[in-house]
Amino acid sequence: MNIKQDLPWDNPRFRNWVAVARACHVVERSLAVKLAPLDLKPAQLDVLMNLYRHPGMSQHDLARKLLVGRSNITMLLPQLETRALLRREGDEKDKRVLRLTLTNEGEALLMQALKIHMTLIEKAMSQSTPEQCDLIGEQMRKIYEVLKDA
Amino acid sequence: MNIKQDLPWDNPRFRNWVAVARACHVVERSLAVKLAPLDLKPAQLDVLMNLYRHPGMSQHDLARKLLVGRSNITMLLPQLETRALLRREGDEKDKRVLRLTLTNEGEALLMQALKIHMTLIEKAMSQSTPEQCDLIGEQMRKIYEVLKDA
DNA sequence: ACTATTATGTTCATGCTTGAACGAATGGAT
DNA sequence: ATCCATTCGTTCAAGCATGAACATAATAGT
Repeated sequence: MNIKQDLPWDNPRFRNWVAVARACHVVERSLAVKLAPLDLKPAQLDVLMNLYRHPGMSQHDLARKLLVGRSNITMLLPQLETRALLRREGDEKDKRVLRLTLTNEGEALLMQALKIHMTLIEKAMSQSTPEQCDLIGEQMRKIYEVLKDA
Repeated sequence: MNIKQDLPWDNPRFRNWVAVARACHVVERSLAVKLAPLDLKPAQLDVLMNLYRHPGMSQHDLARKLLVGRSNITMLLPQLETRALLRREGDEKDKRVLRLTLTNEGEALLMQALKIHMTLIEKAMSQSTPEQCDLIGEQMRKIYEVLKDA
């Protein structure tokens, strides 16, 4: 079984995955550019989005949602906190955890950023019919489930 | 037009794109873990793959293929060159460009890495039928085309 | 031939992400 | 009650990627 007999670039699954990765790359890059006027990075937007949907989250939960390490959150939050976009308040019951909530300013900035983000995603995903789009999402969720702890 | 009336997480396109991004994230992470025994990073594997397919590439061409900056290539190559995985030779015609080629060692390591990479991608993409897989690739290539210079 | 513009690769400072090591707080076992 | 293990957040050093500024080489215009 010589791998050269079945090189990856001849394999449809491989070629198609490469396309997925490249699409992700350009979307991420484009988002960063379009978010720059708000002085917001994609990672920071992810934080705001999650806090909007789950007010009172702990940093640990936030890290798991974003698929990053806890230390990353620690480094990320002060920038947003000093800009008064979110609050960090110690939990009364468990003095280890910090509860995170958006401020009004944070929510307002989030809404601006979401318009930008939505416009970009619309541009990308409107290439597909709703049925195709749902199929893509479904398959990607399967991939995530299969690999999330691998 | 209040954005709150149509928040992203209620939008199928948005939710499905988030699934794509998360799938990319876990695949990339899993690949990094599985390549660690070869002392190879995903970015380095990308370099080897491209040099295998396009021997004699310049650093500029390589950067464009990988969607990264030229300086990134400059920082990336010495690690691989000192490991004797590739050669950098000045072009005779144009003394600015450096031509890149894999060594036999580089090719051998690439083959090992490709086995690992292929196994991972198979695991991910075998969640879909060949037709679904091709559809995904096709849509993702459209996205890339639409956004590549945006 | 001479100048201006463009192209290639490098250097450097910056910022992001990670993982290991740590301190503090909690909970469970005996 | 007292350990022991676990959890949460922080700190720190290391590795990467980026973009601006630079040096050198090639090319185009005159």
